[in-house]
Amino acid sequence: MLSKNFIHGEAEALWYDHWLKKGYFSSKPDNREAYTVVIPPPNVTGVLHMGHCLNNTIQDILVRRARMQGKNACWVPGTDHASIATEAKVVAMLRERGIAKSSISRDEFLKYAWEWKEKYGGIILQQLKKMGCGLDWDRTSFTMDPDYSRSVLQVFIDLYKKGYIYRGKRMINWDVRAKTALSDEEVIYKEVQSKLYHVQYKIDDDSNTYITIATVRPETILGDTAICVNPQDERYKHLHGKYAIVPLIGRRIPIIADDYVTMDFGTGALKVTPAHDMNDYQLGQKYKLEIVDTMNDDGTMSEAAQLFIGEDRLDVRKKIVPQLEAAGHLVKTEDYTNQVGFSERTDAVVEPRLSLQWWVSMKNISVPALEAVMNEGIHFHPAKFKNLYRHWMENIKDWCISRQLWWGHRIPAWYAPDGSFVVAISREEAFEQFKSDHVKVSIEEIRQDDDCLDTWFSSWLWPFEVFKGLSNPGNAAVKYYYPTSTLVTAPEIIFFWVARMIMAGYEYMDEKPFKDVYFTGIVRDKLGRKMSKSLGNSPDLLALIDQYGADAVRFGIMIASPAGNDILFDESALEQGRNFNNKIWNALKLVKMWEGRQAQATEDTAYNFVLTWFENRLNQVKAEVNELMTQFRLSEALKTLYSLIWDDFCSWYLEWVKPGFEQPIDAVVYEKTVQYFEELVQLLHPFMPFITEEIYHQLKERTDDLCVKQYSKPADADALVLSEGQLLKQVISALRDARNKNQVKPKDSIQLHIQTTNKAGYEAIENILAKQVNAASVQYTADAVANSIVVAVEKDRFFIESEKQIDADALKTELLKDLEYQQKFLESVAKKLGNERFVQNAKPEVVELERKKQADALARIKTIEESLQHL
RNA sequence: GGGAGCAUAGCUCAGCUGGUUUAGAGCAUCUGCCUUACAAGCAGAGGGUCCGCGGUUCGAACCCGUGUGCUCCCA
Repeated sequence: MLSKNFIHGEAEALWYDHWLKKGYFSSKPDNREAYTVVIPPPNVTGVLHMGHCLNNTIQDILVRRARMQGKNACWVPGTDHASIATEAKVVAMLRERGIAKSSISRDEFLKYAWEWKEKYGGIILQQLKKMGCGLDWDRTSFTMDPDYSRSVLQVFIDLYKKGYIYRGKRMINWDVRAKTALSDEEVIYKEVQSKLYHVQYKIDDDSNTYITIATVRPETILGDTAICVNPQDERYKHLHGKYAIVPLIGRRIPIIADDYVTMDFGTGALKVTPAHDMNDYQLGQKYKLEIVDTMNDDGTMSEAAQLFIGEDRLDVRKKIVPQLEAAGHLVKTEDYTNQVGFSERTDAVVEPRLSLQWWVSMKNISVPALEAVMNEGIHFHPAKFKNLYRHWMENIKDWCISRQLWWGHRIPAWYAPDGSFVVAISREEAFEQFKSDHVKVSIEEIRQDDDCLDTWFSSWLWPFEVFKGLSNPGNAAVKYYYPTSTLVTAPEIIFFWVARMIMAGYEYMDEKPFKDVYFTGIVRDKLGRKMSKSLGNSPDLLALIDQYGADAVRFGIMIASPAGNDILFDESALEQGRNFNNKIWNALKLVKMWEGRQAQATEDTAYNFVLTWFENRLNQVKAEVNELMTQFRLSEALKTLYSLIWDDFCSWYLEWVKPGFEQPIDAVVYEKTVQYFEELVQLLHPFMPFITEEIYHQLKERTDDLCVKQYSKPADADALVLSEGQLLKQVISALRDARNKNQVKPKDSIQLHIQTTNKAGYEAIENILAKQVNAASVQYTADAVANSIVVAVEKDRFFIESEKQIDADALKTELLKDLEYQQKFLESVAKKLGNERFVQNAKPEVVELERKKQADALARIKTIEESLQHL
C-alpha cells in the first residue's frame, strides 16, 4: 500500500546511499566522451545557502543528464582555504579559549587553523549530499592539499622568473580589521551618507588670506603635504607657487596646479594626502611631494599624525571637527553622499595605504584569455557577460597577491639581512641562490616572507590542479578530463575567478579550462534584496529540504531561473515543487491500482489513438528538451517537462485510458502506460533525482537504476497525430466550458450530437469523448438539434441536450461574442491579404498561411452564424 | 562621471531569425465540483495601452532613435 503523499525524507536517504554504494558518481577515464565539471570551490568556512543551492542544482542537472546521455560524467568537489575568512574564524576560536593570536607562534597558529579546518571545513560538502548532488567524492580537493600547495608556489616562482610577478610599494586597499592588503576585487563600494567639511588653510606669506578645501575625511588633514588647484582656475591663480599652513599642526605645504583637479567640485582646491588616497598618491609622485603616513596598520593614528596618536581614524574624524572649528578653520559643513569601500570579508572601511606588496602584472597573461572568450573558444551563457568580461580585461590592472595573514600559501620569497631577496621553493634553494648572487648570508639568517598569497591565487589553478595537472604533468586524468566541459558560477566572481582561471589555463595547460560558462543569477528575497546574513533574509536551506524535500527545493529554485537572471526566491515555488511531487506520486498510485486488474486486449480502438498520441507527444517533448538543454535553457526545459507530466500525462492521457470504477484495464495499455511513465521520470531525473528514482523502482521490480539509465534517441513526432490529439482536447474543453456556462452540474449527464464531416474520426474516440464530458450517448447528426446548447470547434458543431433548461439568451451572447472575435480576426487577415505589397513581398509560405487562416475563419463564422439561426 | 542590462497579466517570468502572436506559462483571483490517484486536487473562466513618444517595414512586443523608471558593473 502506497502512502497518501510522497514521503521525501525516506527516499532521499535511501537513494543517495544506494547511488554511492553503486559508485555511480565515481568516474575513471575510459573510452567514452568525458563530461567534466569542477565545483566552484566553496569557502571552507561556508555553510550552504541559496546561492550554493542554485549553483549546485544546475551543475547536478548538467552532470546527471550527461551521464544518462552516455558520457563519462565527472563532477569534482572541494573547498578553498579562504585565507581571510578562515583566519578570522580561527582567531575567534582562540579568543574563546583565551588565547591571543599575538601570543602564539605562526606554527602554533597554523596547528589550530588545521584543527579548525578538520572539524568544520567539510560541512558544506555534506550538505550538498542532502541536495542530491552526484559528486565524485573520491576526488575531493582542497586548495591547501600538499600537491596543490606545491603547485601554487611553483606558479609563483615561475611567474616571478617570467617577470610577471614583482614586488612594489604602491597604494593598496588596506583592511584594518584583518590587517591585510586586499585586491581591488575584494573591495565593495557602498553609498554612504557623509559630511563634506570646508576647511580653510592660511596662506603662509599673508596673514589675511586663506584657501578653502573640501573633504569628507578631515582626519587626513594631518597627512596633507600639498594643496592642488586647476591651473585654469581664476580664483586661485594668484596663489600658484605659494605655501599654505596645515591647520592644527602648522606644516608648511606648497600650493600646486594640475589639470587633475576639477574646478566645479567642492571649492576647486584639493588637499593632497599622498599616503592615504590613490589619486593623491599619483599627484605626490608627479610633484615629488613628501609622504606622511598618519595611520597604523590597525587604523589608529600613527606618531606621524602628531595628534590623536593611537586613536581610531573614524573616531578622530568626529573629534577633529570641533577642534578645527575652535581654531577658526571650519567654514561650513554640508551633507554629502559618497561611495566608500568596505572589505568583502570583514566589512571594515577599507583605507588606501601605501605598502610594499607582491603583484602580478596582468598585461601579457590576459591576452589569450580575452581572445578565447571573444572568438567563442569559450562560450558564455548568457552571452551578454562577454561585454563585461571584455571591459574588465581591456582595462585590467595589476593584481595585488600578498596578504598579511598566516593561513594560506606562504610566499616563497627569502630575504637576506641586507634586504636583498630571492624567490625559491625552499630555504636551501634560497641559500644556493644567494650564494650564486654573491650575497653573504648564512642559511639561518635567511628570513622567509611573512605574507601569504591571495586565495584566488590558488583557486585559479583549480580546473587542472584538481587532476594534478601541474604537480603531475600529463597524467592520465588531466589528459582525459581537461579541458573541463562546463563551469557554473555566479557573475559576481567573473573577475575574481573565471577570468583568472582562463589565464592560468592558457599559461599552464596551453588550453582553455572549460568550454562553456553558465552564469547563474543572484538569489534575492521576495522584495528583491540580496540575501545576506545581516538582513537575516536567507532561509535555512536544510530546514527547507526537511520541510519540502530536496526535489521540491530543486524544482523551486530552478523553475524561474533563466541563466544570468536574478531570481526572486519565494517559498511558494517550493510549494509548487512539493505539489508536483505529490502529483507524480498520485499518478503512481493510480497506475499501481491497475497493475492487478489487467485484461486481455479489448477491441476498443480509442486506446490506440491515445497511445499513439502520447507516444508522439513524448517524442516531441524529448526533442524540445534536448534543444533547450543544448542552449542551457534549463528552467524552460523544466517547465516543458512539468507541463508534459502534469497536463498531458496526468490530466489527459491517464484520464483517457483510465478504466471505469473497478473495471479491468487492457494489458497492452497498462504496459504502455508503465513504459511512458518510466520515460517521463527518466526525463525528469536530472532535475528531481529522488522521486524519479523512487517511482522508477515502484513501477516495476527491477535491478537497474534510473540514475544511470541511458536515454534513447527520440523518434520524429507525427504532426498529424499531434494535431488530432490537440483537437480532441479542444473539443473536450469547449464542451466542458459550455456545460459550465449553462450550469449543467458535473454529475448530470448529457446527450451529445455531433455534426461533422469526419464521422469516422469521432467514432474512433467516441468512448473517451463521452466519458470526458459525461455524455450518456453520442450521436451524429446532419442538421442542427433543436433546443440544445451549440458549441462550434473548428469546422465541427456539437449539440448538448440535457435536462437542464437552456438559457438561450446567455448562449446567444456567447455566440455573438465569439462571432465578433472571429470577424475581427478575419478582418485583420483580409487586410493583410488585400495589401498587394504584402502578397508580393512576404515569403510564399507566410502568404499561404494567411490564406489558410482566412479560410478557417470563414468556416468558423459560417458555423457560428448557422448556430445563431437555430436558436 | 563611464559602461551594460532590464521594463510584457496583480506577482514571477517565457516569447529564439519581424509573419499560426488581436501575446503565452506558473502563482494569485473568480465560478462550479469532497467525480474512488490527487482539495497540496479536478473542471472551467476572467485578467494585457507588450513603459511613453517617434521612425524603419507590406507587417513591430521583437529592429532603429529618443524620453522615463529600475538594476548591475566600473571609477
